[in-house]
This record gives sequence, C-alpha cells and structure tokens, in this order.
Amino acid sequence: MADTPDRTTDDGHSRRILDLVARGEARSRSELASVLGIAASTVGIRVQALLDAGILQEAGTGTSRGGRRPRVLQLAADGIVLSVDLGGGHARIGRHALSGALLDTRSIAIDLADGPLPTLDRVSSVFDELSVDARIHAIGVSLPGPVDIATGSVDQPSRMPGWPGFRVGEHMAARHGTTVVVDNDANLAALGEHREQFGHAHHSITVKAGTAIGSGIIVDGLVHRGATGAAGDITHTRIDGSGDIPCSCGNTGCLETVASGASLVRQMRERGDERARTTADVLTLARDADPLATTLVRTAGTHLGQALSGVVNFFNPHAVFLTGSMSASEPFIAAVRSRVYEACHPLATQHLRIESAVTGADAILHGAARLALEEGTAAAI
Amino acid sequence: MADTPDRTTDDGHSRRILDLVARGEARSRSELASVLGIAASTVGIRVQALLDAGILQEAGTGTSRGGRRPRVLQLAADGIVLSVDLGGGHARIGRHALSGALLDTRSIAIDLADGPLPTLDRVSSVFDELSVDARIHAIGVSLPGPVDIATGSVDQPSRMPGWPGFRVGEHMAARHGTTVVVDNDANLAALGEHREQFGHAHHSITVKAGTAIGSGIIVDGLVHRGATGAAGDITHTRIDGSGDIPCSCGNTGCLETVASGASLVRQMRERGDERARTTADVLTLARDADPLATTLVRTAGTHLGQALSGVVNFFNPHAVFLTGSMSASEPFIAAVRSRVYEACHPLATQHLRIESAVTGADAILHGAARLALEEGTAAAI
DNA sequence: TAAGTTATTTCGCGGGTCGAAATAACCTAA
DNA sequence: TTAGGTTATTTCGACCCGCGAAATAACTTA
Repeated sequence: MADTPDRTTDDGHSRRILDLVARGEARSRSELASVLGIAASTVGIRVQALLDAGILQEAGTGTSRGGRRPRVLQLAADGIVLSVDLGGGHARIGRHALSGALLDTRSIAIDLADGPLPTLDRVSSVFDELSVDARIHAIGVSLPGPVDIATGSVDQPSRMPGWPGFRVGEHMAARHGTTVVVDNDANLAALGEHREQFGHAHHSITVKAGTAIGSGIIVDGLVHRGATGAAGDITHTRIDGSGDIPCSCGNTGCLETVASGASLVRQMRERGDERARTTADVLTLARDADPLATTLVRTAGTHLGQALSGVVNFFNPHAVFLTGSMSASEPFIAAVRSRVYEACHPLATQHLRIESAVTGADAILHGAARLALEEGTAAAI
Repeated sequence: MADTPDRTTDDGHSRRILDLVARGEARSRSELASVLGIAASTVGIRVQALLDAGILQEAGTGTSRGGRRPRVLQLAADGIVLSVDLGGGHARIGRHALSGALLDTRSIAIDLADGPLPTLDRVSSVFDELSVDARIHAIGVSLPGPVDIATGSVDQPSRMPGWPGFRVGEHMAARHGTTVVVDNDANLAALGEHREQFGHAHHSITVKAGTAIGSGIIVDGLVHRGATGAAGDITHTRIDGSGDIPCSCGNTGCLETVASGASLVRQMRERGDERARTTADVLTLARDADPLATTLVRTAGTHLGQALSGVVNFFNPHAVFLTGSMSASEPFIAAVRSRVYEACHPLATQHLRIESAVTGADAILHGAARLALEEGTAAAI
C-alpha cells in the first residue's frame, strides 16, 4: 500500500525535445519550436538546460535553407544507459545510446540462488567494462517476479532466496552513482515494445509466450501495475475444453496447462513422444514440419488466442505484441490471430494489431533502458 | 481515430479545493492551505476565483480556535448539475448539488425510436422545471451504446434510429447554455461508483448485471475507453461448461448466454417453468426462495465470477462493483465472490473488494454529474 | 556588397506559486 | 477593558515558466 510517490518534475517539454531529437524528427532549435508548436525562446532555454546537463550536444551546423544555418543538436555521444535482465540461469545486459537504441548486449551466467550481492556484483563488473570512456546516465534493472518499484526490491516471497526485501535499486545506485530503476520483466518488456511501436500514447498488451506465459499492460503509454502490482496475469485464465489439467495455482484448466512451452513438452511425452525435452525442442520440431509438434503449437496458439479474446474485449487495446520463444513460430501467431479475430467483438478488433514484437528477445532491455532514461532524465534536469 | 483533444486547463488546485469543500474535509482558506500543503496566499487567490465564478460561496464565520474566526466556505447553494440517463423505455433524470450529491430524481417515459429531437425536448422540459430558481452549472448525458465523446454523439450504427451522428452535446449545450458532457452508460456508472468509493485514485471495474451485462473500467481514477471506445465488454467472454448456446454475437458459450437476466428467463422456460417473463420475475422468485430460480441466479453469479476472475487476474483492480437488478440479490453476489476468490491468484484478490455498488441504480446519474462537474468547472474558471 | 532569409537570443509581460510580513479579527487574563 | 497572544487572511516582492516582439547572428543571393 505504498503512497503515491511525489510526481517527478515531468517538465514535459524537455522530454519531448529529447524524444524528437532521438528520433531525428527535429535537428535544431527552430525545428523543435515548429514541431512542438512552442515559442522559439522557450525551446532555447530548455535546450540550454539539456546541454548544461550533458544530455544534449551541439554537433556543428546544418545546411542553410536560405538564411542562417541551424545549429544541429544530438544526444550526448558519450552518455549511455545500461540495462540488465536478470533471469534464471543468466543475465542479459544491454548498453544503450541516450536515444534508448540498443548498442550491444552481453550475456553472463548467474545463479539468482547465490543471492543479490554476488549476483549484482557480477553484473556491476560488466557495467564497469561497458562504461569505460562513457558516462552512465541511468540504469534499468529487470527482475523476474513481483517488484515493489517504490523500494526497488523483490516484493513477494519467491523462488529467489535472499532477494525479497533486498533494495536492488539503492544498491546499484550507490555502486554506480546514477539513477536506477527496477521493475519486473513483464512490465518492462511491455514498455519496451510499446515505446518502440507507439511512443507515449495508446494502449497495448505484450505477452511473453515461452516456457511460461506472462504479460504486461500499457495504458495510455504508462505501465499499468494494478492494485497490488499483480496486473498482467493471464496464465491462469480458464480455458474451455482444456481437459481440466491441474495447475500449479491449485485450479484446473488454466491457460498455462495447455499453452505454455512447458505444457507442450508434457503433451509430447503424454503422447509417447520423447524427442522434446525443452520448449525449444518442440519449436524446432514444429519448424521442421513435424506433424505432432506443429499441431500442438497451433493448438497452444488457439488457446492463447482464446484467453486473449477475453482480454481484448475487455481492455480494447490498440495492439497485442507477442514475445518469447513461441512468438517466433508463424503457425503459433497465426493461430492466436485467428482465434482472437473469431472470438472478439468487431469493434474491439477493428484496428487491432496482433504482431510479433519488433524488439524481440530484447524487449526487456529496451523497456529497462526507456524507463531508466525517463526517470533519469527527469532527475538530471 | 480522434486525436487527443487539447488538455483542459486542469488547474488542479481549484479542483482539489472544490473536492475538499464538497467532502467537508476543509471549511476555510486556512484549512485548505494546510490540507493541500500549499501557500495560504495561493489558496486565497484560487478561492477568490471560485467565488467570482459563482461556484463557491462564503457562509459566515466558523468557531474560533483562539484567534480570528475562519470564514466558512461552501459550494454555491443555488448551483445545480443536471444529469440524464437515456434508456430504452424511459429516461432517469437527476438533480445534483455542486458536490455531486444527488438531490432528487425523476423518471419520464420516452422512446428513443422517436429520434433525438423529440426525446431531448422532453428531457429539456424537465430540466427547465428542475432549474427554476437555480443556476445550471453543467449537464451530463448518458447514452446507451458506444459514444464518441469528442463529438458528443452516438458512434456506431445501433438500434437507435436517427441518433447516430446527432450531436447530443452541442444540442443540449445550445438549449441550456451550459457545458454538456456525453458518455455511455457503462462508463458513467463506473465513474459514478468509483468517485463515490475512491475519489480520484485507484482502479476499479463496475459491472452492470441486469437483463444484459456490461461493464466500465476506471484506471487511476479515469475512465478507460480503450482504442475504439469499446472497452469494458465482458458479456462475450467464453464460459467453460456453458453448453455452447448461440449468442447474438455469432459465437457460442458467451457469458451473456448463461448469466444475463434474459438468459435466466430463457432457462426457466426451457425447464418448463413459465412463471418468469422478465429478469425481475426471476429475481422475485429467487428472493422468495424458489428453488429453481435461486439455483439459476446462483449459477449466473458463478458464471459472472468466472468471467471476472480472468479480468481480475489481468487487470488487478482495487475493487469490482456490481450494479443492475441482479446485484440486489445476495446469493448472486455471494456466488460471484466465491468464484472470483477461488479462481484468482491470491496476490490479485489480496485486498480486492467485490461489492454491490453504493450508488445503486443511480450510479449512472452520479457519474454523469461528476463528469459534468469536472468538465464544467474547468470551463468556468 | 546590399538585401532578403532563416536561426537564435534577448527582453519585457502575464500568470502562477511561494514565503514573509502586514493586517484583521478574534480570545484571554490581568 | 485593555494589552498580549493566537489564528485567519491578505498584501507584497520574488521567482519560474512560457509567450511574443524585437534584436541579433549568420547565412544566401542577386
């Protein structure tokens, strides 16, 4: 029951200026003024503040359009944002430009069961390497599971010994001397994909369909976390005709039991097929046109589509984005689409996009970087 | 595809001042200053503006606390807000104080099929009667079905001949010379109940369970309309074990086919019981402990609970409020609760409230008045 | 090289908020 | 009943923000 935190100094103008410069939609003060529709003098002041803060840089002059040449602006070339997606067996780490663009990624083996200190130390070492000759502007951290974003720590008891209650945000902020934001993977993936697709407007859902199924929700360009930070749970939606398989949650017939990668492996086994040990195995078989695997993947897509149709009718988003290993399978996506368009009210699907995420496997890193950027920039001005 | 309209001059302070005065949480300028945590001088200016606008009034002095007596503020006693809920066979009309409090209601017979002009004329006549000796501060109009709130008109082709495209907002604004807001019934009911329960924070869903089933969504105190204004549709959620009854939407097994009042009447008939012709008949029988009717109502509650469990897991609201004739039935609510608590993740139901709406049948009027008030006040300052 | 064009900065205004001080309107107790 | 303490409200000067007009800067072009 955290109180609403003090609203960040959301200047608004500064953020939009950076946005336009990052996207290359405005290169000079005068272009910014005309695109934003605000006074040139105002732009001048805001730009100066961003220059002083080291977020923007001047990069010579542009070509004249018949008069004085514009002074070209760009995001500070030496500024970077670092992101890390802490997962079960490994951590993916990203280095981003101040535009949010992902410059390169690394992956290191970790074991969350080692506890926060050793794990984060390993991540920090990589951060140090990546930030030689650069200024870390902000850091975004993704944790698997419920996060209390106010404290930057794992919220609920979980399968991560030593983590619950540990203030990841404060620890990393002290270690690297920058703004650090912490959120859970589903929210960050949703934010990452949404920003890439829509920027700061619209509503979307980003579903991660892999060994497990989860989703993140964006309402009006902002992450919707729900009353208790539990929003986005679709894996326990009851699926009609699912055969009432018991789920870890105690109920039966959950989406998870029929559409998750784990359930596909199980279903292969149940049919006497021992070829698949992992979700990836099933997907490989399906890609090689194995009849059983393909059927199972399609059926999983139909089930996910069924669950999503309820959500789409209710929430009426502009788009549903799919990430995770299963989203790479065309038959899977086709089945999802087919079921959603079949089961939803036409008004809800009228302009609905159902697509594989353009940020792919890096959605979380993108989201972590974006959020870090948005918070960090507000703090720096 | 309406562009985002220009943000109203949401002064923020003025709105919060009115809110505190309306709730009696602050009676004088100094109390406002301490509660709001803003400078006394600022409060003075804002209050003066509200006095000048005729929205606030001074009402003598209060009791001294050892020094100068405070000058008591109240909402202008002669200001009213009018609301109308246009339904199939009748229109419910409300007269509200500037606090939003419902002073009295009327109901007149109308036929939407007469078209907008004659229908709205009849409503306006009642408005005229209700506003003798009073100043109409704003008007809120509820329409059944999809509304384009930008134009204040019925959006989609519907069962309302002559209405689609007719600018209800502009027409009423011209007729009565005030700010008029128009929205659909589900959204307004949700807003009305939510404001009453939570004010401007939190997330909630308000479900109307009557002859038909619909819902409205509040995210962070604001109505969530979705990408195409279709958000809140839960009536076509597929229900497991529903018997695959064909629905008007073209699919089978929709919530509507097993949990709506209309479906209860049908189910009575199918079992050879001809006693019930309307939803009210079924509910009356159930209240009188008729076994069949009671069973059907309970089962309907379970089905609604099933649909809501998916929505609660996904959206993680602070509360689900129930309105409509079915919500008066205790067994119905109990069944909804039971199913939701059984089928949802504990984290989602941890602090979840599932309750009959306190605004009851007047939820729509409350919501229409609130929205009108919020828009109208912004326009008046 | 003057004239026209475009880019950016300077400057003063109005609106909003603030804190400090002044003023107003009490209570209390000698 | 009057001085002294207390509380409520207003006045005042300062600051920040965004604006538009005008000045300035830096061109291009004839």
